[in-house]
Amino acid sequence: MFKTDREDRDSTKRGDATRDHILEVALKLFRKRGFEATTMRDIARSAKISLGGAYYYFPSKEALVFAFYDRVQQVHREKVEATCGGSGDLLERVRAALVAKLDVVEGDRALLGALFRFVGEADHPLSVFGEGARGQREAAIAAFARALEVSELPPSLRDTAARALWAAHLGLLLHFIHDRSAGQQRTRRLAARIAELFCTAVRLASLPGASAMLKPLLDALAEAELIPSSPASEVVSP
Amino acid sequence: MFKTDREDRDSTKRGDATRDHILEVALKLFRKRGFEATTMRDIARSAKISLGGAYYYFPSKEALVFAFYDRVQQVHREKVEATCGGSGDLLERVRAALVAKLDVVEGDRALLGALFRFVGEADHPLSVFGEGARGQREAAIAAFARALEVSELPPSLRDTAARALWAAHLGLLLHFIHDRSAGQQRTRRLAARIAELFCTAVRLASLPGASAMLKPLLDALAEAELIPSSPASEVVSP
DNA sequence: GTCTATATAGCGATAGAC
DNA sequence: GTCTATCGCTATATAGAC
Repeated sequence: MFKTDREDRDSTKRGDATRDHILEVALKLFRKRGFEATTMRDIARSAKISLGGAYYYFPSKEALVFAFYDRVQQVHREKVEATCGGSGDLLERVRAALVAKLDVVEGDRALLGALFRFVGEADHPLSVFGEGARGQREAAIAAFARALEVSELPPSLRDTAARALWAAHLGLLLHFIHDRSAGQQRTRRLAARIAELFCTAVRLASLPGASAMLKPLLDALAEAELIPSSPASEVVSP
Repeated sequence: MFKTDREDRDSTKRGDATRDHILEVALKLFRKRGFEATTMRDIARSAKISLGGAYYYFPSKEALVFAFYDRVQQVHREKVEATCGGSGDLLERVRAALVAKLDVVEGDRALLGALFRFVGEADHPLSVFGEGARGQREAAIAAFARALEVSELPPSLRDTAARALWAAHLGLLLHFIHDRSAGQQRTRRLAARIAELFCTAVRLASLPGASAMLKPLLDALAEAELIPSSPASEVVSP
């Protein structure tokens, strides 16, 4: 009993450590030589592990990037949590949430590209919009929902708003990747603008008087069912 | 002289025919088995050409998809031209332009995914946002600009508006790819909503009175310099 | 369960002969 | 312009050590 327990814990620990080690080494190589130029053989060699061993932990090269994004997500959530404790102002919180994401991935812009590789392939397990990435997606959305907790929006709209903000943040990341301005200042300014625009929309949506003008926007968001949290019930026709 | 000319013309014609034939065969295979599952060897075999021969005409598998999109673009432009002749109503024209794109790519949703494969890789020649795809990108934007010719926007804003509409249309295409509703009716309704939303924004932007509210939107668009038409002058810092 | 070692399939892409 | 031959790669499979 004791033995088994300890063995389990030890082996689990050892497994986790190896996994972490492979990820660490892979990220180092990705940063140094880029994602494309780094091969699984390079990673295995640098991590002093066999090729099969690397694939034992990460079924594909892109899976490493998604593991990296898990870390990004965690750090981002912590940053959002910190700023949300400090401010009750919606604009400030939204802006901080967006900028925080940029801060976290700064220096890994080349890696981000791999995150979007399967964005257009509906059934791929690593598609940002797909079923396989639901967990990560919902976690990322939840971070933005946290920032929206001080908004006057009704709960139903709040969820939609968080998803819209998440979608906008994807666009922001794409802009970040392609941004060649010094320090990506352009994207940072854009983040501030998006936050302002978003808050304007939220304010208008809260005011029943001006809601007529916002109707198309709300309809569009409802129509899109922006990345529904539960699997779609409808299926493609036979 | 005559001989050379004729030889040139013949070989060019033959070359074009071969190219067309390869593309035709490739699209047929892509539609039947999907982009991923279809190999360049399959394509070469089906087209009765060697593997190297296929690569002589198309430097990569994705290049075939971009050649396909060239056709899409051309048909789309014609459709937009046709509806623009018929209607002077902005909303109608924008809606028609968006829906026309969906109509053109309907049935090739699986192919569209490959179009987004390098969306996150800044320097890749086949990135939708990159330098290599500028020609195709500008052509696609021009089609939307055509629909906006009846708007009351000042010329500077009109270009920005066309680019914004193009960007929105990219999102629409992504939604289209992932849309599992019957006949992708959801995406079609979304297209209508986007058109309404867009026209509302245009109307507000034209009214100097309400422009204060639209300020963040305009600033955001200017800030993004949504896919500038000329190469960026700024370069990454050393 | 963790990991090595090795072999293999099949792929995208390229080089160089013709 | 077309071919054959080949490269290096991702990914899988297998058999076994610990």
